[in-house]
This record gives sequence, structure tokens and C-alpha cells, in this order.
Amino acid sequence: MLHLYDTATRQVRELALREPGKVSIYLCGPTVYGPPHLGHGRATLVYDVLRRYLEWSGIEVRLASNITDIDDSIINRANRENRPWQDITHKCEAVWFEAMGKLGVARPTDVPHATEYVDEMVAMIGELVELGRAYNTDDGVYLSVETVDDYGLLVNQNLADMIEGGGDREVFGAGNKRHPADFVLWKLAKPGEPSWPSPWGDGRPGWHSECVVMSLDLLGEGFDLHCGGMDLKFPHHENERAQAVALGKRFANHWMHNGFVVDADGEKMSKSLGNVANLLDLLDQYDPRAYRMVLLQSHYRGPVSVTQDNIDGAVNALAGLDAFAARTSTLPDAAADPVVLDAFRAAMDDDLDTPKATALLFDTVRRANAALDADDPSAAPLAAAAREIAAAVGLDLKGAADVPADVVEQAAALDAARAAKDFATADAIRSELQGAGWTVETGKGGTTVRR
RNA sequence: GGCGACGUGGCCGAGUGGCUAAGGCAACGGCCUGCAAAGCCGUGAACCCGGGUUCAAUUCCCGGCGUCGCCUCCA
Repeated sequence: MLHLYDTATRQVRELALREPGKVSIYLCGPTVYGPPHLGHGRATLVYDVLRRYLEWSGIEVRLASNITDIDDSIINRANRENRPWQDITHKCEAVWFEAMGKLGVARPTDVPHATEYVDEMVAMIGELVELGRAYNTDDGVYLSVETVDDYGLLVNQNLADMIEGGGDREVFGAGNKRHPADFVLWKLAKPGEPSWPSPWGDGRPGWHSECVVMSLDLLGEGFDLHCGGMDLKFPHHENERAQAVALGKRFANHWMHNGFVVDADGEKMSKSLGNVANLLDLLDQYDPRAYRMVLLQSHYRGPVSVTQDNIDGAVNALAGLDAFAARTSTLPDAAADPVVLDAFRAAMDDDLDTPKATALLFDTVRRANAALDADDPSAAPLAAAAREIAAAVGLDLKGAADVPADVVEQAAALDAARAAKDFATADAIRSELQGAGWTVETGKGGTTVRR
């Protein structure tokens, strides 16, 4: 069974399932106010790999991932560009899912929007106020973190230490708050801002409430796993948890956080490729599978640098896998080698050890190639195992791509010319095919062509 | 100030108290080829520094040095 590092208990422990055979996962999705960046790509890929692996294991996955479609960043951009805020959220969401599609990230089973849950959020905030755990000020409603046991659990810090170390930072809304760490649940609207009615006045929800309401609504209390990027640990996840605790509800049973994307100097964030400022550029300029490959070869909890060298390396590694897929595409069906699959499961079950799993994949490919060279019957089961692994982690290998009839004819003509020792013609055909983007492989059995 | 992560071959990146320290990329050698390319097979090379624990440490502990992250709105 799958074991994952749990941020709350700071140890790798078994992912307990509330219902056998089913897993409920909540993943914090994007605020839609700009193009997705490399960090978004990493988070979605990490959890896509998790999801696919769970599904491959025969577990039914319910994955809810929200779209934050009301937020200060959205309003600010709308004002700056003088356009309706919905215009921004709709377009950005479309771009988001287009990018996810290119990455091969499967759409979550549930995609709730913050604006669809405003009534529920108002109701929840009302409950918190009634319980005496939230209070009203002249600019909004705040949660009182001092009423929450274990506040700071996810960041492994207590309230006093957090405050002491606050550094030089400005504390938002400090004047109105009872405690500097209290956070806003409901923001009263300023003139011209989008707003919804509430008992405290028209306004909009704070960032941290939507995920509580949506996850509990869609997945129910005590759902299995809550995921997101390391940077969401605090304050976002801490504050989600604080609300659920304040309500007296069981929240996520397990917390998973992925590491950052860093640049070549090891610093957080994205502009490391120089020519690639965001995810869209990366997808535009390179094989979209390359990013998944880069991530698979490092552990999800560590930082990963997305550099020219890494991407190039991944592209080359994929070329080898594609060649293997093409070479084995005509092999008879066989049951996957069970020893290899067991090793794969063992790696993945150990906190999603994808580096080990990909090492196994490459190793299996090499063994299958060697078996093929030796006409050994173990080739087919090994090849089948390699395919299973690739599929389970979402690597789509280009196997037997359809080759148009005229290209097949040209390949045949190339062989005929070679047989007739008419090398000038053979070379001409070869360069013509290569010019059209085909990889031309000349071997004993004649010429084969693939993309 | 508090909490935490990390320093492994040319590059990326796993992992382990002792058994040949994964894998990928690059490099090099071989096979194949009319020549290439692609492909396949193979080879070499690494555990930041100083103490400590131990029969034994790259792995555990302590201390340095270096890098990075979080500590209110960022995946």
C-alpha cells in the first residue's frame, strides 16, 4: 500500500483510505489571473502521476481541484486593464486547461469554482462567528487563530515563534485584528468591487475559506489526502485547517506537499530557461513530455531545477524510450513481467519514489533490448512491463505512429536504391525523408521510418 | 530571531551503517551501415570540511562552511 510523507506528522506513513478501494483527494488549484508558470506545472504533474498510479493500482480516485475565480489579484488586473474581471477568469481558466491538456494532466474529477460556493462560505463564516471563533471588524470578518488548537501544526511552529520572527514584514490589517496572525474570512467590498451579500455587509470571501467548504462538500469530512505546493503550506493550508478545526470538523487525514521549481542558481521560481518565462512557452518550445520526465527523475519533495540541460536531457531520454516503443510495437502481446511490476510498486509505494521507478523503467528497457538482440523470449514480458510502467506514470510513448503510405513507398524506394547500389539516389531519398521530419533508421531488415 | 531543506561522478539526480553507491544526459569504445544517421550493447569517473559514536559512516550525532525555502495573500 502507498506510503506518503505527511506534513502534519512529519513522517512517511501509509495513506489510509476512508473507504477501501477509493481515495478522495483535494488539490489546491490555481487563482486564474495570469498564465500558468512552471511551478503550477510541477504541482499538477506531481499529482497527476499520483492519480494515475493510484488508478493503475485499481483504486478509484476522486480528485477535486478548485479554481479560485475571485481574488484581489484578479480584481487588480481587471482594474489595471479596465476589463470585466470575469473576462480574465474565463480566459485564464481556458488557457489553464489547455496547458494541462498539453502536459497530459488528466482533468480532475471535480472542478469547483469559488464563485459557485459563496453562499456556503457565508454560512460557514456565520457558524464561526456564532461559535465565537471569528469576529467582525470595520473591514471584514477575521478568524481568531488563538481559539484554534495546534495552530501552526503544518509549519511546525507555534504562534509565539511565528510572531516573534515576523521579521520586517508588514502585518496586513494589523490595526483591526485581535492577533497579528488572524486572517480574513470575509472582505467588505470597496466601491466598484465585485461583491456578494452577507450578514456583515456586501463583500467577497477571503482566500482560505473556499477550499474548506468545497473539500468538505465534495469529499466529506475526514477525506483522505490534501495536496498542494510547498508554498501553500503556510498560510493557506494552515488557515484552511484552522477553519475546519474551529468548526469542529475532521479535515484532511494526510497532507502532501511538493517542492519548488528553482532556477539554475538554486533559487525559487521559474525564469531559468531564459527563453522560457512560463509554462506555455515551455510547452510551445519543447516536447511537453520532457517536463514530466524531468520531474519523474527527481523526487517530488525536493527542489527541481528546470534548465536547458535538464530539458535537453529529458528530450534525449524520451527519444530512447520512443525508439524502444517503436521497436517493440510489433511484439506479440504478453503478460508483463511480474517481478518488474512488483519492483515498480515497491518504489512507488515508498513515498512515490519516481526516480527509482524511472531507473527501473530504463533498466527494463535495456534488458528487453538485449533479449530482443539475443532472440530471447523474455523480451515480450519485459517490454510489456516497461509499457505498463510508462503508462502508470503518464508517459505517453510514441510507438507505432502511423506512417503515411507515400512515406512507406519512399522507404521502400530507398531500400531498392541501396540494393542496386545506387547510393546517390538512396542518399537523396534519405535526406528528403529527414527533411520532412522523419527519423530514418537503416538496419538489417531494411529501412524503417518514424517520427 | 524561529522553523525547515540541501551539499554525491563533466551535468542532472537516487540511495545505503559494512556486500560492485541507482538511473538519465554528455563523453568514450564496439556492433550494425555503401557512408552516415538512428538504434543496440559496453566502459570510465563521485559521497563539502572537522570532530564524535561504532569493529565499520557517504549514511547516525555534534560543530563548521556553503546554498536554498517558509515565518500573511505565491504551485
